[in-house]
Amino acid sequence: MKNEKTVMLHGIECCEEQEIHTDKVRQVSDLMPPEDQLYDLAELFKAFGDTTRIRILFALFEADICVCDLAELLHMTQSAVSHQLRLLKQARLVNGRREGKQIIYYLADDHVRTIIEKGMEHILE
Amino acid sequence: MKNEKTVMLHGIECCEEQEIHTDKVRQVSDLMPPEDQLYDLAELFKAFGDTTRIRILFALFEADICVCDLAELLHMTQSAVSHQLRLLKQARLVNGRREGKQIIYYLADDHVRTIIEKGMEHILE
DNA sequence: CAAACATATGAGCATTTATTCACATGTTCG
DNA sequence: CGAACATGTGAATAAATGCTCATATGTTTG
Repeated sequence: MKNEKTVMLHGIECCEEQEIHTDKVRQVSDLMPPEDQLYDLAELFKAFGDTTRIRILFALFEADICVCDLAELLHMTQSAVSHQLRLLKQARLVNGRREGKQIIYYLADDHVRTIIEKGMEHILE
Repeated sequence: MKNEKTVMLHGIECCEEQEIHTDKVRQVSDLMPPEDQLYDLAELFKAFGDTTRIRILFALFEADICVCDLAELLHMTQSAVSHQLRLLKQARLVNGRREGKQIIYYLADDHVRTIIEKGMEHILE
C-alpha cells in the first residue's frame, strides 16, 4: 500500500504527467518575488500578528506614549511591553525618542496605519 | 533594593503620580477597539506571518492552483501545503473549489492583494 | 465495486515565541 | 556623587506553531 508512494515525495511526480500543470508551475514560479523579500514580508506581518503588539500600535494611533503608560494601559508588566516594543522597533513600525527619564514611543510611518486599516476592513468585511 | 518594588506591579503606580498621564491613559483606553476585534486582527496578520503562506498567496496572485501544483512550486510536501491552506482558509484569505479530483485554490478577495501590497511598500520603503 | 488519484487531518516532534524574573543601563536631582 | 526613577535585556519556562508521517476522506475510472 506504500510501495510506489515514494514517487510522491515533494509532489514532483504528482498530477499525473500533465505538462500543462508543469508549465503553469514554471510560469508562476518565474513571477515569484525573490526569497529575501518573501522572508522580510513574513517577518513584517509577524510583527502585526500578536494581540499585545496590535494593542500597542492602536494606542500609538492616538498618542505618543511612554513605556510605563503603555504598561498601565495594557495592564501588563513594563518588561513585557519593553520586549514587544523592541520587536516593533526591529520591524521599523515604531520609534522611540528620549524625553528626560522617559522614552516616548511613536509610530514610525503611515504604512502602519494603512496596513492595519486594510486588515480591519477585512475582518469587518 | 526590592522592598517597595511591589508597587510597580503592572505599572499601576508608575510615572509618579502625574495625573496628566493617568488622564492620557484613560483617554487612549477609551479609544481602543473592542477586545475581539483586536484579537481577530492579530489572527489575520498571523496568517500573513509565515514564509510558506506568503509564498502560497503570491502564487495565487498569478493563477488559481491546485494543492499538488502548489506543493511542486514550493518544493514542499502536499501535506504541509494542505495544512497551511487550511489556516489561510480559516483566515478567509483563500477559498477552494472542487474540479474533478482536484481542489483549486484561489484568493478570497482583493483585501489580500491590498494588504500584501502595503506590506511590500513598507519593506521596500 | 475496486483501484488509483487528490486532498485533508490527527498525533508527534522540534522550533519559535510571549511572558516573567532578576538585574543592567541610563537619566535626573538633591 | 548617590539615590530614585524609567527603560532595556538575558535566561528560563510554558504555550503556540510548522512540518512529517501515517492514514482517512472523497472523486474518478475501469
